[in-house]
Amino acid sequence: MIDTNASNGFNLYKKELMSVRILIVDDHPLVLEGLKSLLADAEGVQVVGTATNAIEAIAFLKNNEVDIAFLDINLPDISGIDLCKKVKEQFPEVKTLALSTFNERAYVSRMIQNGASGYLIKSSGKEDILEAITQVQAGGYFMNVQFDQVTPATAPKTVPFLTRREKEVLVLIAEGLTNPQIAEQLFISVTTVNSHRQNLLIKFEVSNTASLIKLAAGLGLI
Amino acid sequence: MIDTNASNGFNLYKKELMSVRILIVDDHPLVLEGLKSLLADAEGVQVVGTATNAIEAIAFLKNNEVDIAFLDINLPDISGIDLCKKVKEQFPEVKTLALSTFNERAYVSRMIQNGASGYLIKSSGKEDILEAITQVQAGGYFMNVQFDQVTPATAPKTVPFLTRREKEVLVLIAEGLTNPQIAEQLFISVTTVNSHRQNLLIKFEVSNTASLIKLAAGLGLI
DNA sequence: TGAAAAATCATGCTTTTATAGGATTGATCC
DNA sequence: GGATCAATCCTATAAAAGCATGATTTTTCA
Repeated sequence: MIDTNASNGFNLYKKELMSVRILIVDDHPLVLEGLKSLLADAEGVQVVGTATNAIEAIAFLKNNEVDIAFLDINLPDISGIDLCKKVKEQFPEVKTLALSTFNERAYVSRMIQNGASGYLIKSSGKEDILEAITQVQAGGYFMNVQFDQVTPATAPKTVPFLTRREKEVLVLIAEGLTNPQIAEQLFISVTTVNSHRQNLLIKFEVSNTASLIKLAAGLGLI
Repeated sequence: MIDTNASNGFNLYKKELMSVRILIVDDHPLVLEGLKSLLADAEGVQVVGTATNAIEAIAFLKNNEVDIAFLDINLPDISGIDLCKKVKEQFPEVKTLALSTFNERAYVSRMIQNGASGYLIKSSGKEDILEAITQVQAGGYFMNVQFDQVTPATAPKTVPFLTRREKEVLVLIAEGLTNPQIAEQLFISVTTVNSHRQNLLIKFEVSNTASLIKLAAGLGLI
């Protein structure tokens, strides 16, 4: 359900002129509530809407003016990473700020690659969040990740870019299908499946299925 | 049952007599803030403390009286599942309520097994949360999971009980080691490693490594 | 419209897993 | 003190995955 404080092209609430209009996209009401609560008493900041999935988020952006969209990395329908890309394509003037549980280099680079202006881990404090808004609104970038909890040795430097087919194969592998079964499912030959599989191993910089699935699971790809 | 509202002879904070004293353990300030905010205006409920990891949580419980502890499943140091067990061992009078992002049968049964009185998914609304507190404080159980997003066909009914050796092998498999490499690492024969591996497949009710790792990753085992 | 990327398929070989069917030694628990 | 379970080891075979080295055909897009 979309929470519309502002809707239909014009803004009903002009209590704070010049305030930064913020849309929060997260499927956890607690996080929504927490952010709203933290931003409620902040000067020059106004949460104009919230959404719990990508569809709602896009719908809201179509009908409302938003300066900064906070995007959760893990959403029920599509990943925040993909949503970020969509948002920047359809609403290039909207700045995006990634919200994530994880402090991982891989996520960050991928989000930035997709046009995000910043990256906030959910364990950020109020100061960080306000600082991020200020920076981003001013056209800058913000990220407070430290990468202290070093990414495991098996982790790739970035989230590999996967093709449509590779994603499909990856999902089917994770579901426990063997190459012959995947081939049957996708109406392609076993050797083709195997090619995609090898490409996945190369892109993830691993040497077997176990590592592949572990990484992909950790990245929320499956 | 200990009457915790009247213990120690006197109560330092009598602002709200009979109020349920709550400790929230979650490593995300946003979630903490969200919950506090949601509970702030609720009658008969008082958030007496928050902790962002298991150590802090245990320390707080040693020095304070708490009726219900909200435990996040994913904590930085140990898993909420293990923390739940510890809490029930050391402070049996404290009721625990699991907080999780996931709507998974496996987590629930594991938490209940470890003494939790309830299970709340983070996408719960205010009503659910208050209802949970009421139920649990009255000595009952609460859980609002629906398992609607049906657990994948490959999911086991419960988190399988793994032996020490099986856990070790599982972790090494996930790290990408092959049977010969694991054997070398653990100073046992390849056939033994293979036995443990087969037992893992049987316990998780899967037929290959990919499914195994996906499940184990989803359950936070690796 | 041409280059680049993706998807398709192939052969041959090696290594690893999966599956089946065992057996033996300790430890733990009623 | 017998039962149970964990951990160890074994043989043997089939299936699958991993690795190398290709090639052809679509698609995409600048």
